[in-house]
Amino acid sequence: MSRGSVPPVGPPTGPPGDDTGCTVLHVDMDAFYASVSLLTRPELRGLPVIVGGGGTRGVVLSATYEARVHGVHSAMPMMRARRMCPQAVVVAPDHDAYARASHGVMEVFRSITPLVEPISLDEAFLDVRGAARRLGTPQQIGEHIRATIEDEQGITCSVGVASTKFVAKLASARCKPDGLLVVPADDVVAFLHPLPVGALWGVGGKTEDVLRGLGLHTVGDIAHTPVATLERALGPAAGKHLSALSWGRDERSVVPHEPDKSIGAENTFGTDVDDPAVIARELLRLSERTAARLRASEQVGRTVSIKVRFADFTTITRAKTLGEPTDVGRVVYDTAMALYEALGLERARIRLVGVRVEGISDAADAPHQLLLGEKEHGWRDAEQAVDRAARRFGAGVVRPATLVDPSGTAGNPPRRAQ
DNA sequence: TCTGGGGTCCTTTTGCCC
DNA sequence: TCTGGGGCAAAAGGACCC
Repeated sequence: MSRGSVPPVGPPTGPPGDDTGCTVLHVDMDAFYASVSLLTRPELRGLPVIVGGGGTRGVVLSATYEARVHGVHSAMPMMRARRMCPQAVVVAPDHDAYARASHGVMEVFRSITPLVEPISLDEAFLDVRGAARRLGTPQQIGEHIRATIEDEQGITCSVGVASTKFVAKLASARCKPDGLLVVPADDVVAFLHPLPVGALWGVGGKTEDVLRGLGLHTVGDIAHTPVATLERALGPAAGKHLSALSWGRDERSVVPHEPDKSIGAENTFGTDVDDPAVIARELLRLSERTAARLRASEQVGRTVSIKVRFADFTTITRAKTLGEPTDVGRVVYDTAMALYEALGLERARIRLVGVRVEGISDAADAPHQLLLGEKEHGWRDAEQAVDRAARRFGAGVVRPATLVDPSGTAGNPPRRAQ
């Protein structure tokens, strides 16, 4: 834990190690997917375990710390991970279990404060400003959360406590696994400046290269570089942003739920595909899935976009904005198909296709000028009937005929109705 | 070493209207 | 009528995050 020897700028001054004004918590589960998977496989505790897709083209979703010491990390291609750590046990992901565990931890957060901003299944920001009277200092609240989650969910987490989101996030990363770190307001600059530039949120591999080209290696280096230089190298938005972050300035507040901006689905084929019929069938499946999710969330979208990734990994997108927003799978599919056909690809080898709907709004306040007898109306009714059947009998019981595979072998990946 | 799937945000280009 | 340019929205690409 870091300690602040100088009183903070704000109101009441506390003792050293002071969390006064540090009302933002970032809570991050340790090796979440792996930890949850171990709950049902306790015999694997203490062993290197990798969670990842079974296919030939998967990546590592998560790995236990025993596997990480061998260099395995998430997003690494499975093939490579297995080579690095052949003794590791590979387990398939169990998304239902992750969703349940996630729900459990989010409930713990919401019992502390309504100001919870989930970032993903396994991490969230909390603004605990209003919880002090009831639950104590931010640090005490953090320890309470850690104990509760370990107790109720059987997994550990790390908590960063700071005055801004971004410093809280770096703090939780710094004390991982199973730790808690307070960065007092007065210590922020000293905490940040020795860190490598890649630690900053928004600095990935490419930006790191650019910064290295400028001779900038640490956050302190960025802080002492004129904003104009950063803007020239990285663009105005990123330049200003990084400069602010390097001094610990981060105005973003904790916001409970941001509405979705887009909803989509994509699939990487087990092996590259050049058969237009297979592509079309996949676009249909992805369109149906996307539209079903729109309907389930009572939303509609105005723009349909497709993504095509070729065998050499180059990727293109094409988009079309509709006259009025939709949640109808058939409309999404027809648009996606038209976009695909307009590419004029002649048996190109394709690795991935995706469908996405953007410009999302609530179905309730969408302009809805369905005329009687309009073709779309029929599709919408049919799809809503399918939704009802799916709710009663399970997803996949009713599907377009072209997606029903009599042999159970075609399709990519094969999915059986039943 | 051969790269998932879900997203967000930013930048640049393009087409349109006035 | 031609041209320039501002303003805008859509499209396309790319970087990044978990």
